Order: sequence, then structure tokens, then C-alpha cells
Amino acid sequence: MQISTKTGYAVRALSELVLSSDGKPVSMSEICRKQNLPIKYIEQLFRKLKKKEIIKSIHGSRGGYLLNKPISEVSLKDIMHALDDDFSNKFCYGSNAHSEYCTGFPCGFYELWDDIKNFIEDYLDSIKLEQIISRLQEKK
Amino acid sequence: MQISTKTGYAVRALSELVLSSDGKPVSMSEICRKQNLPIKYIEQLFRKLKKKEIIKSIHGSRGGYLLNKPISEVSLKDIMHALDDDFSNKFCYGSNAHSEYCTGFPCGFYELWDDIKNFIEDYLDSIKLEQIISRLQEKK
DNA sequence: TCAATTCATACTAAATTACTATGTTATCAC
DNA sequence: GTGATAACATAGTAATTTAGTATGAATTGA
Repeated sequence: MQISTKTGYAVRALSELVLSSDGKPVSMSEICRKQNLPIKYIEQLFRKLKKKEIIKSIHGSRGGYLLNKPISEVSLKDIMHALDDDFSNKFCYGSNAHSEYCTGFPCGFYELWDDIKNFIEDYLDSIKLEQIISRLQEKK
Repeated sequence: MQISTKTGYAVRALSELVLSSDGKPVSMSEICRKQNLPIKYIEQLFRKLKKKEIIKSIHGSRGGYLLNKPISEVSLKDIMHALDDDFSNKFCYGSNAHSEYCTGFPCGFYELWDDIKNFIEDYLDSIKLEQIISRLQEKK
């Protein structure tokens, strides 16, 4: 139950992308230099973000990345889901069934975890890149 | 950002403890048999729960564990905190400072993670063993 | 054509997780 | 008082995840 550094990296890189872009693509090297991030690792993360159409890319010299959606439409949940697909938890499925309180499906425990997951995901979905970036700008 | 099986185990074991106890201590072997849990692993978890005074124990034959607080006063947050002390995240501390948007302390990113952590912890603190157990009993 | 860039895959060291193994210590029943 | 039953304690370990690195291919602008 913790925000991974992977997620932290992705948020920093995406924020830097937004802040550095004025309509033109921003290169991975610029993003990582400004944010002091490991470039090859962030490349991998960005490929996943691209697959989920959060960003788009332009090949070749003077190429780079661009956000593919308005900043008001990219949430923390979107980012985290893009980074790892098995974001949701899987308690009490199949062979995990157990005890007189947890037989059948869904069982009491399953519903508990599911409710928690949904609550937290809804919250994370309410946090958009827009807010994250305005926080940063307030700070400057 | 996921509920660990460790937490799941602890919740199941604690629920079983409450449901099986009628004032008398419940042994680890009974708890683990009923919930089909790995006994030596749960022993370790229970030692941590005891350190945080969530449960108490009675040695020797006819010994076992007892909840040390009313079920309305033990929250998921309490349990998770007892299981791993470094429950909170540590973004942007010390050497992690970086970029023009994240210098000084606290920085914009730090405050974001901190707000998220606090929101989620407050939510987890609102989920008491009491509710978890009444869910199970509804199901029966 | 060449330099800058993204894209792709494979490898890896360190940490974490979910255990197991092997005991020791304390207490009750007899 | 001794033996069974329990909690307590620590060390080890296999599998997985995390956070990268290494190496290179493909694409495009200058």
C-alpha cells in the first residue's frame, strides 16, 4: 500500500513533459536531464504510457514526446494502470477460497478488498495531471 | 498500491480469532486450521500485532491469543502499520530532491504524495475490525 | 548520409515477499 | 516435577518484483 518510485518517476517525467513542451515534442534526454531520472528506465515507462495512448511520440531528429490528451483527462489512476496492468488485487479468487467465512464467491473478504480497491481507485482517478502541475507552479 | 497477502492473512487470522473466541484464548493452530493459513508465518505476524498491543497472548497449555482492544477500535490502518513499520512513503526526502520544481522541502511532488498517503490512511483507519466481521456474519 | 531520436529486448543486482526450519521458553494438566 | 502444549525467536530460502543497465535496431530531420 505504497506509491512506487516507478509511479513517482512517471509523474515527474510527465509533468516535465508538459512543462517543457510548447506544442513541440520534448526529447527523453531533456526530460531526464531536467528531472535527473534514469533515461533508459523512463524510456520503458514511456513506451507503456504510449501503448495506453497517454502520450504520443515523434521519431527521428528533433523528435520526442507529446501528451496525447488534455492534462485534465490524465489521472494518476490512468498512469498507474498503464505502468502495471495487474493493478487490481486478486484476493479470494479460485484456489484462494478458504474457511467457512470465505467459501463461495464472492465471499465476505473478497467484497471487502474489492470495496477498498474501488474506493482508492476512484480517488486516484480524481487526481489529474492538471492539479499536479498547478501545485508545482504554485510552489515556484 | 495493492493490499498485500500479508495484510489479507492478518485480517483473516484476526477475524477468526474474534469469531472463535468466547473470552478464552484461541490458539494459533486453531486459527490457522480454520482459515487454512501457514502457521509459522502467521505466528510472526501475530508477534508484530502483539508488539503494537492489538492482541495479547497467554503462554502454555490452554494458552493462545486474545484481542487486546474492542473490535471497534482496531482499524485496517492499525493492522497494516503493525505489520510493516515503514508503511509511509518517502518521496523527495534528502538526496531525492531534484529539478527546479522539486528543490527545497517540502516540494510540490512531496506534498502530493503526502496528501495521497494521508487520504488513504484516513480511509483505512475508518475501516474497523467490527465492520469486517459483521460483513462476514451477514454472508453466513 | 549522419546524427539524433525513439523503439525493443535481454540481462541483472538488490530488495521484498511469503514462506520453512529449527529451535527455545513459558505454563497448564496430570 | 515432568510432559504436553502452547507462544516466542531467529535464521534461512525460493520466487518474485523492482529498478535499473546494456546493447542495439529502426526512424527521421538536417
